[in-house]
Amino acid sequence: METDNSMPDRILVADGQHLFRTALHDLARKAYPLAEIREADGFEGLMACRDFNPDLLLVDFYCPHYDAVTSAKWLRGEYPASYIVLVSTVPDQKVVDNVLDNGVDAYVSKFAEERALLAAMTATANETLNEVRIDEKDPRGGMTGRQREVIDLLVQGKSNKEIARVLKISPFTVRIHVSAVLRYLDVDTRTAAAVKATGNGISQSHVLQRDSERGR
Amino acid sequence: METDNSMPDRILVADGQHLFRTALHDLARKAYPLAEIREADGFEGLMACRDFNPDLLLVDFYCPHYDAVTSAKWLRGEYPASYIVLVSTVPDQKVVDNVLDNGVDAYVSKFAEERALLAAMTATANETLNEVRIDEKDPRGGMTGRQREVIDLLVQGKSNKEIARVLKISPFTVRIHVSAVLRYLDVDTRTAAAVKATGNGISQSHVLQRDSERGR
DNA sequence: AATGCACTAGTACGCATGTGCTAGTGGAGA
DNA sequence: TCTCCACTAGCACATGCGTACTAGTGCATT
Repeated sequence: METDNSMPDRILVADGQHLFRTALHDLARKAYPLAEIREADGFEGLMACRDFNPDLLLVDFYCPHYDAVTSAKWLRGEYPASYIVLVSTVPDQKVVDNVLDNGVDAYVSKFAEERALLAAMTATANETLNEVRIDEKDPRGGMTGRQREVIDLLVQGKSNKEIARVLKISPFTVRIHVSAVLRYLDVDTRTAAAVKATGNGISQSHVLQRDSERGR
Repeated sequence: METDNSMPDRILVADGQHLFRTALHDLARKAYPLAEIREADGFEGLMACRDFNPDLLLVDFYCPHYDAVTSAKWLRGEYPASYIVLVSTVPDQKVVDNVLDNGVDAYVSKFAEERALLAAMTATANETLNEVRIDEKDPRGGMTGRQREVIDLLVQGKSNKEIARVLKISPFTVRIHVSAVLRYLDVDTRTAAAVKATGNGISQSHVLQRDSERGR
C-alpha cells in the first residue's frame, strides 16, 4: 500500500447522487489524505474533467444511450492509465464480469460496507480484486447461463426475435428460455419479469415491484 | 425552527445503501446535533427498530412485495407520530404525490443537494414542503394524467386487463393509453416501455437506454 | 454404459398486444 | 358557439407471447 505506484495523486469521483458522491469523496480522502480529489456530476461533469487525468476514478456511470460494456470501453479510452472503480448497483454478476473485462478495474456495490469500498479504492491492478467484486445476492443464482443471457436481453425490452438474433439461436429456443425464466421468477409475463429482474430503481435493496422512472 | 416540537429527539435513518445511509446520518447529525440517531438497514432493520419511536424518519423504503402507497401507509401505521421523509429516487411526481397523500410527510430526491436534504429534514408538517418535493426532471412530463397512471401500472408488469380493472375502465381504453405511451417513449413493446420508464437502476442520474441489467 | 441436464428446434394452440380505424362525451379556452 | 383535447369504447387485423408437447445433441457424473 505504500509503494509509489499504488498511491494515487489525483482522484476523480463521478456520481450523479450528490450526497453519495460527497460520501465517496470523504471516503477517498480518508484513504488518501494527500491526493487531489475532484467531483464530477454525471456525464457532463466527467467530460469537464478530461484534463484532470486522475490515477483513480470512482464512478457510477453509463454513457448516455449506451450499454455497460460500451460505457466501460469509453471510460477506459478516456482514462487509459487510470484505475477505474465502478461504484454502482449492478446486481448481475455477468454484467459485472463484462465491464471488468472491458476497461473497468474493479466493481463495488453501492450497498457495500465502507470496508469493501475502501478495499476497492485501495486495491491496484496488481492485487486481488476478486474479493471486492460483487457482494450482493444475485437473484438469478439458480438460473442457467443461457437463461441469464436471455433475461439480460429481455430486461432491455428486446423481443424474442431480437434476443434470438443476438444469441444466434432460434426464436423457438429463446421462448424455451424465456418460459423457464418466467417460471423461475414466478411471473406470467416478460414485462413482469423485466420489472422483477430489473428492480424498480427506487430501493435496490428492498424487493418491490411498483413504479419508478427513467427516461431515455 | 427553534420551537419545541420541531426539534426531534430521536431520528431513524433507514436505507439499504450503507454509505448513503452513513451520509444521511451525518447530515442528520449536522442538522440536529443533540438528537439520538439510529440507522436501519432495509426492511429487517426497520422492523428491529419498532421500539425506537423516532420523531423523524429518513427512509428509502418499500415494503417487500408492496407498492409505494401501501408502503407509505404501512410506514405511517408503524410510525403514527413520526415525521416521515422519503429519501429516494422516485422520479414520478404522481407517485410522489400519492405517497405524500398516504403517510409520507416529505420527499427528497437522492440526487438533491445537501441544502434540499437539510431543508426536508428540518421542515415540519406546519411548514411548506412543496419546495422540497421533487427536483428531478420527469421524463413523463409530456404525458397526460391517464397515460401516467397507465405507465405506472404497466411498469408493475400488469396486463392491459389488470390495468383496466385497477383504473375501472375498459381494456380497449387501456390499449389506447398504452399505445400512446409507447409512441411517447418511442418504443415498440410494453416491456421496452417498462424498461425505459423504469430506468435501469445502474446509474439513476445518467440517462441510458441501450442496455441494462439489474437484480432485485 | 447409463443417467441427468443444458441447450437446441420445431409444431400447435390460445390469449395478449399493438395499430388503425370510428365515435361519443365533457371540459377549457378562443 | 365552436374548437381542441383528453378520455372513453368499441371493431378488425396482424403479430407477439406463453405453454405444452416432441426430440435430438453434447457434456458431466455415476
